[in-house]
Amino acid sequence: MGEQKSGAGSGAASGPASAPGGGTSAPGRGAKPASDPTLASRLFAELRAQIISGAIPPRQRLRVRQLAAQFGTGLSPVREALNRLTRDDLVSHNDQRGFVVSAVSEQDLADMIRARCWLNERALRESIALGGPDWEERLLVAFHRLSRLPRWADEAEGIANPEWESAHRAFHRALIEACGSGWLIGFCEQLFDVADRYRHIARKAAMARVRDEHRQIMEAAVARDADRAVDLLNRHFQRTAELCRAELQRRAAAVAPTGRRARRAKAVDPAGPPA
Amino acid sequence: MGEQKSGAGSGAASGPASAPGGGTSAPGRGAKPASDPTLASRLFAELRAQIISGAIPPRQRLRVRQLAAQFGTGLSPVREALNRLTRDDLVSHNDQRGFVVSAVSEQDLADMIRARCWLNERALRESIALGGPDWEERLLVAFHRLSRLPRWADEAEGIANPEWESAHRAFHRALIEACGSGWLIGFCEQLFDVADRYRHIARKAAMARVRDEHRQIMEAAVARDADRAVDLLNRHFQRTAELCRAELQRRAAAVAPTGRRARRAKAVDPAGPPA
DNA sequence: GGTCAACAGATGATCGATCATTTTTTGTAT
DNA sequence: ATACAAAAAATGATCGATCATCTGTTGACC
Repeated sequence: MGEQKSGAGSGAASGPASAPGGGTSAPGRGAKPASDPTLASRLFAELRAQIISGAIPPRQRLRVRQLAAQFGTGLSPVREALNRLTRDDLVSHNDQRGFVVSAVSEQDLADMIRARCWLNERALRESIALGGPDWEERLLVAFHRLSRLPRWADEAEGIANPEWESAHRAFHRALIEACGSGWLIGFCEQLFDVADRYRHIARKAAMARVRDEHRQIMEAAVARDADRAVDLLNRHFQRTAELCRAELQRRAAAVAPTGRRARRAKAVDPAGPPA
Repeated sequence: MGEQKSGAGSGAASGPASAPGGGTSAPGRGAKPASDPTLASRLFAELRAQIISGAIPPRQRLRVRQLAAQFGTGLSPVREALNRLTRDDLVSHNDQRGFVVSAVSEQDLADMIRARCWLNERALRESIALGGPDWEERLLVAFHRLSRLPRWADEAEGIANPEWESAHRAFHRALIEACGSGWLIGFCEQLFDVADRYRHIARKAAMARVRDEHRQIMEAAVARDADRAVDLLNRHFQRTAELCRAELQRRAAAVAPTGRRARRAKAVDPAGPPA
């Protein structure tokens, strides 16, 4: 006896797929009959991807009827998918009050990152202690696959590259895979997903902020309000500089330790970019 | 902002409740209108309790129609409850193949216990480091409540005392509550539930084994098969003795360390009774 | 003006029927 | 007897209708 853990499936998000019309277009390859999974499972995967990617923002109410209409299905599969999503704390549910995309907060972020550090530390130490040559190889492969993929599908638009996301997950998993504890791995992956969501949301917010700044500057300029326009532009440059400064500090910190031994694991600043 | 974690509710299992007729019998106390929770939530709680207590054994298939009939409800609430149960890994699900109570295995037990030790260690250390006087007090209270409750509702029959179970959970939670990480606490509680299930299952199996041994001895005696009867009886005594021996060793070990310092946390034998 | 209550619309929860797939049974040929 | 295949039964998945509850609005009253 032994099989357990249906293993949340995770991995590759399907395409947009929102339009019900879909069907027979693009017969390109053999196009296996597909649709293996049940309708509820597809909805689950789709919603999960959208929530993690930030396409559906935190606090967003998930109305069953609306989603059913949007995906062109009945109510049951939606409800089922929603229920499954609560498993990973991506969605929360209140009796008689429906489903909501879980909120994010600075507090929760700090908590989550701390837990993530703890669990991954344990898992990584065990992995290093127990992992054999095969584990090393898998890790190298995972790293290689990750490093040759472009980070963004569209850098300017901040559209993530799904393949990179997938490889990123695979890399982190490969790190801890030899720890020998399915439970621990499961927890780590759950935290990975949540961290991923924060990452995407932050990115999204940053992009939106930049766009908004551009708009404000433009408006002030068109309105011939020189003072305001200049002020906004200056702030805009400042903010950009701050981002660069943070990055430079990071690089400097990476170079400096040449003198001393670079050991000393110590707790890393949890405020840093989750990666 | 901050509310998250719908918080699995856990706690007190309602009565058998299988009969739909139920209703107005035993108006004993005020009998508040109750039924606060949604139907699905009640099924969830009931099934969860039954699975953890071992009333529904591992590998048991959970057929939607059957459960619906048993509880006198429609299919939807059952399905919903089942889906929510997969959250805690108490139930697993395969597309088109329905729900099953998660299997148990020696391997999974070892894995789970190890993870449980790791996570609780971290949580406990943090709790001790961060917990204030209020935490201490709550812990003392939790311990006191637990220690004055009878372990069994019926020792001979091995029927657990629900209040004890509840206080037990509360005690373990109180221990780590001050660790400041909701995520970590959540994981620990999930593992608590799974460990609880193992505990109950083991107890149940032990009781069944004893009963079976009695029956076999009786049958051999009635059949006038002296050799077999005596052999069975001897083994029976041996087994009982082994249980006592294990207990005595535990007590001896607890007394011995008077000489040396009793520090040295070290890894505890995971095979011991999870408590 | 503000507060509360009745109302209406929206939304969640539940039901029973129906479709699709899996599992079991039954029958037949080797 | 065994193995395979078709048919039957069981079971999971999905649907749309319906009931219950919640939310926001309107309007009377203080």
